Amino acid sequence: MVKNISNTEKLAQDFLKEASQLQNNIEPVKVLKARVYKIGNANVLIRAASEGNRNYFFGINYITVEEMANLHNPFIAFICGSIKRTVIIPAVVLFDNLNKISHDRNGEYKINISRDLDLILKGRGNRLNCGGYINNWNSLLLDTNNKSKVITVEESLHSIIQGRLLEIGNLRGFQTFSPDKSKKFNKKTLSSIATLSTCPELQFSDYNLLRKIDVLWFKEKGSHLIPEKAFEIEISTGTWSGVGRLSTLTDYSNVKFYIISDNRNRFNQVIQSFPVYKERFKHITPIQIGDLYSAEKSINELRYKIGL
DNA sequence: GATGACGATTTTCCAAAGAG
DNA sequence: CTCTTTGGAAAATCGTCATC
Repeated sequence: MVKNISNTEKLAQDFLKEASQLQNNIEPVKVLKARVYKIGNANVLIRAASEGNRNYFFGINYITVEEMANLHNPFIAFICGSIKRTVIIPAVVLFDNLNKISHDRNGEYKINISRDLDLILKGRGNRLNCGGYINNWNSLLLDTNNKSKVITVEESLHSIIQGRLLEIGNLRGFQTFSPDKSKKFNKKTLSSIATLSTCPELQFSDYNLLRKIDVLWFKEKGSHLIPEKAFEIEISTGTWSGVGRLSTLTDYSNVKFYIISDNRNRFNQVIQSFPVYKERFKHITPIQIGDLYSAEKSINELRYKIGL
């Protein structure tokens, strides 16, 4: 049986072959849904468009671009018909130009690259000059973020989910808190996204545990802050140390505990050790958080646009 | 066999050029 | 000057493949 390989899939394979000439440390990034590879210290999303008598077209979701832009040393490789015509653009550059690119109501951005390999932006004749990014293979080898410690995709995804949960909470009118103040999401620190700079002390919970919970939502009641939702994020390789922290909120019976994890089996396993509170835990996947974040943001935008 | 990611095509929109 | 044509850009919709 010969497996039928699509043209674009073949181009993506060509890309990996070419990349392996440069750098033999290549592996797929599994925790993300998109086709992302770790090439040396760079994280690269590979997309391909087949040759035709027109612009090169790529559909790409907002969530995907945002996730890429928040990784360590991220790039997006747009293969335009041939491996010799590849635009290797820093993900952050694309992310910063997203507001000049149209999208559908599902948040899917329409990436058009012209025949002379410039990124087409909104407005007549408006282009982002990509001359410097064409076949820019060497940029994958340079670690622009020249710090000794490399942030893993898992760590980045943890911060991304924290940032998204904080923003969703803010949009819904909650007071929000996260202990990881210096971590970043979309270039902003988590502490600047959260509305609370210090974790409120609660009468019936252990403050040392409470203030370490990944994300907390509170409701204002008079001068008091009432806990509403508590989130712990456990990406595959994590140690699941956070789950126990949530039980410090046991006495607040209205608070629901959410575990964001891509491993439902592990969740079921771990949760067995908390038989009494089992029904207070809910499992949510990182992809669901992305969908929710995207939807809440777009309805907020729509409300603003319509003025209702 | 339902769903979502990835690509591609079709339709709509709009402003500049052309005709009268 | 006004109405029509037209080509390219933007928006909307469609198709397919992999995955669960």
